[in-house]
Amino acid sequence: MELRSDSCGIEVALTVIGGKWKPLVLFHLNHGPRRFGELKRLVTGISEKVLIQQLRELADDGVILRRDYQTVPPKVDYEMTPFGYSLAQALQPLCAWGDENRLQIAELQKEAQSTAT
Amino acid sequence: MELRSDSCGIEVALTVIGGKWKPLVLFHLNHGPRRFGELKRLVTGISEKVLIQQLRELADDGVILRRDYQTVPPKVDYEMTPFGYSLAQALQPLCAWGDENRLQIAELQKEAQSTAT
DNA sequence: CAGCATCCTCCATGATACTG
DNA sequence: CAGTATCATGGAGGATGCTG
Repeated sequence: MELRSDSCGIEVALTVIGGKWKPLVLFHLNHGPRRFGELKRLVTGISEKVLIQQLRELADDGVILRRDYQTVPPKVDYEMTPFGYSLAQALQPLCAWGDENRLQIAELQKEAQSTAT
Repeated sequence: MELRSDSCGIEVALTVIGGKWKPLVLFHLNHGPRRFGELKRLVTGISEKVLIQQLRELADDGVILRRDYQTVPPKVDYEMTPFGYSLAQALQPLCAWGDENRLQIAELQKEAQSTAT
């Protein structure tokens, strides 16, 4: 996504959390550091490639920290940075909104889908 | 996007505001009702098709209201619903976060891009 | 003016197999 | 265990022309 100087900061935020799985990853890392394998299990349905991809992007954006233990067998874990936590904070209300309206939204989108037929 | 019962409500919210231009549209409608043509001008770069698409989806999700004046020539405008305003409220902190960190994020993503080369 | 129809492009996501 | 490398794909997004 292209960053523009105009308009609302939401777009900026979306360049960071816009990936399909990123909110999930953030959600899980918000509970503490996680190893790669853990995340793979926690974020059910994601492929390894995409998980790595999203983790890299999050790390590049300074939201999470990748720690490589340089051991054999490999051990790597990911942890939120303070910057990441500030993002998580900003995300709280939206998260709450989503939780509150989950059912209604699911309902509406189901209708829209059937109408679209 | 698929709605799942687990995880954070952010995903739910993203099914509503996840479109490439939706935050922009919301941003502009947050200032008051806008006619189709106005939005087309305000959201620079968007094609008519996509604008209509996103407006429809937002309307289907109950976030905005489409009002057709049934006149010739056609006049239609769009307005946020109370539900939409509640979403806008929840979006505020994220918006602020984005604004605060806009420069830093732009910087980081530029680096990542050049590194990727 | 507002919107629909058609066609097309591209990229995020995905599936699979291999490696240090 | 934690990746990389390839190849495939689907659907969001885009360009253009037409209509009531």
